[in-house]
This record gives sequence, C-alpha cells and structure tokens, in this order.
Amino acid sequence: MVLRYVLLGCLEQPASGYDLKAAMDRSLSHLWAAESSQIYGTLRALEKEGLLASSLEKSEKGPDRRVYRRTTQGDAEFSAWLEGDPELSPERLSVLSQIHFLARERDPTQTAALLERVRDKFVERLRQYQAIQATEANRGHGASPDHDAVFGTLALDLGMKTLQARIEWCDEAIRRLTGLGGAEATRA
Amino acid sequence: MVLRYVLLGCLEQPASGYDLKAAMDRSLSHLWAAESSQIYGTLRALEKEGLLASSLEKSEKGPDRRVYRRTTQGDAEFSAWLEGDPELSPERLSVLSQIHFLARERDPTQTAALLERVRDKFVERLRQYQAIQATEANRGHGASPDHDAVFGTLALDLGMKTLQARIEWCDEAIRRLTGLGGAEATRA
DNA sequence: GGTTCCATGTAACGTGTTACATGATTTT
DNA sequence: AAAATCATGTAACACGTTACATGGAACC
Repeated sequence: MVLRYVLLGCLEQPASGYDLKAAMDRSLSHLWAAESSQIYGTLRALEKEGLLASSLEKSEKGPDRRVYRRTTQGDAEFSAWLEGDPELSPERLSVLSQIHFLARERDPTQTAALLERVRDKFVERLRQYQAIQATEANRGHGASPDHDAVFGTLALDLGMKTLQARIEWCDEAIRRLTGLGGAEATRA
Repeated sequence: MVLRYVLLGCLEQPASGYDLKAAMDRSLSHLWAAESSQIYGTLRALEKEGLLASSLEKSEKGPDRRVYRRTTQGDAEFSAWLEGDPELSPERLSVLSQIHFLARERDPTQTAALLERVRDKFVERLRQYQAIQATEANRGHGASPDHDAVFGTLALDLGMKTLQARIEWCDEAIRRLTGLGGAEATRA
C-alpha cells in the first residue's frame, strides 16, 4: 500500500520502471527501497487500475522502454493519499524476543552480553546514517536550497534520533542487568 | 524466522496451538503477535522439520487438542538461536514517504499539519504503553520478583523511549517548518 | 568475442493478514 | 434452542525478497 504511492509520487515526470528503480536507489533508498521485480509488477497493477498509462518508446541505448505517466485518476488518487490520514505501521523489533527468552533461560551476564551486541549494531547503523548525512550535506549547497536541504535530512534525523534512544535503552538495560548480577538486585 | 523461535520458546511446557495463541495474546502481545492460522501452520512446519512432536489428547471441554512438545533437536535449535547473532530488521516508517511528497508538492503549513497528526498518533500510542505499564506494575508485586518484573518492562521501555524520540523529532520538524513559512527561512 | 550496462520481466518462496469453515461442548 | 467458548484448520490475498531468464546495444 505504500510503494504504489511512492511510485505515483515519483511519476511527476514520465519514467520507465528502470528509471524509477534508479531514482529510488539514488535518493529514496533510506526512505523506501524496492526491487525491480516489485516495481515492474506494481506499475503494471497501477496501469490496470487506470492510475497510470504507458507507451513503448525507443531507447537510445538498449531495448525499448515502457514509459509510464500518471493519468488524471492517478493524480487524484495520489492527492487523496497525500492529504489522507497518516498510518503508523505496527512496530515489532524481533530482537526483543531473543532478549526476552535469553533473560528467562540464561543468567543476566549472558543477557547483558547480548544487549552489548545489539548496542553495537545500533551504533554501527547510526554511523552509517551519519556518513550519509555528511555526503548529503556536501552535495546540497548549490542545488535546491529549501526543499531538499530540509527534507533530505528530516528522514535521516528521525532515524538517528530513534537509534540514539535505542542505544540509551541498551545502556540502561545493561546497567540494570549487571547490577542484578553483581549486587543481588538494588531494589525490585 | 522469528515466530518459529517464539513458539519454540513458549514450548518449555507442552501446549496446543490454542494455548499458545492465548499465551501470546496475554503476555507477549507487544513483543510478537500472531494469528491462529499462522501459529497452526508454523507448528505443523516445525513438526515436519523434527523440532516439535505432537500427539492428540482428549480435552475436558471441546474437541481433541493437538499438543506439541519440543524434541531434543528442537531444544538444540532453540538454544542455537538464543545464543546466535541478534538481527536488526530494516526499519521503514511508511509515513516518511507521505511527509516527503507532501513537502515537495504542498506548502510548509500543510506539511506541519501532517506532522501534527503524526505526532498525535505517536502520543496516543505512548499513552497506551503507559497504560499497559501501569497494569503490569499492579499485577507484578507478588508473582515473580526479578525476571518478569524486570523484563516485562524492558520491551515497554524500549517502545516508550522510541516514541518519545519520535515525538521530539516531530516537534523539531514542526518548529523548522513553521519557521520557514513565517519568516522566510532562518538561514539555508 | 566478452563484458558491461540497459531494460523488462517470470517463478518461487517467505511472512503475515483476513475471512471463513467446521464441529464439539458448555452456558444461558 | 441459541450463544459463547474451545479447537483446528483452509483459502485467498498482500507485500516483499531472491534468483533467474531474456535480449539488445555499447565498449574494449
């Protein structure tokens, strides 16, 4: 239900599935990623529904391209989505299950060790985000001053804030666990 | 790849699919939820792989129950998962796409309004978590002092910290946007 | 002639949801 | 007799990933 609208949104200008895949890999990858197979399938579905129309065009290099463009119906449906209710996907962080069962079946030291590893992964991901942010800051000083500069970083900011909160959570949990293991529980 | 291990983990004591569904709804719902159909299917798959064995047993009320128990192989595989590498599922918050395109196609005021609505949803979810935390604190003062008391709240704490971070992000983004709309951008 | 890039797809699988079917037993 | 609860499932769909197939055109 989301890729549909991402594709519609990317189709302000007519484009082929190949173009869209490339565009998404380039500038939307940390927002929404998709494989070619899924993109092509979704485009066909959108055309069948009447939100897109396509035509075959000769390519300068390579085989013919199927170029999609939004129909008026497509414009309308995209607008409706834009202004519609924001939907929050349910969160499930799978690693919590592992922590839960490990804490039940093993001693606090092992759970703390697992939490350290989880923490490391969060930190690593945070560093990746910081690296992306650094490169985006570099290329974005002559291009588009307001929009891209503000919103390119918005998604990254959210990711980073989320990660920082989770890293802090790991730290606190580890503190509580090593406290339990070393000194017979502080209170509880 | 996760429900498998949640079920294995819940099967310290033999239980039927129905029992497991009930147990998960009761105490693991904010960790990992699953529908009956999926649980029954996964149980059959696990039996086929040799990690579980089942037998039909008469029920006091209702039809016969298929009761599953872990095999030695099941024990081994569950242990391996417990001690294995923690996996972080890739995050994609679908609402970011909506924000992205709205910001591109509409004025900052509308984007700020969307962010307010997103914020409201985060706040509502946070309140739900707080309510759960309150009820869990009440029922958990005679039962199991260390384990459940500490780990029942761990997952909730993470959820709440994550939500708080996201609420702050909304606030900051709204501030930036209304700044842009009102006073011609502070810098950039 | 081989590699790389362009371009579009198919098939199979994995995970999860929704809706429904079936039938027993217990409660009202 | 009807409704609720116990208990197990099937079928269809939705979304997404992985792996592979096909073939042209360009570059070395």
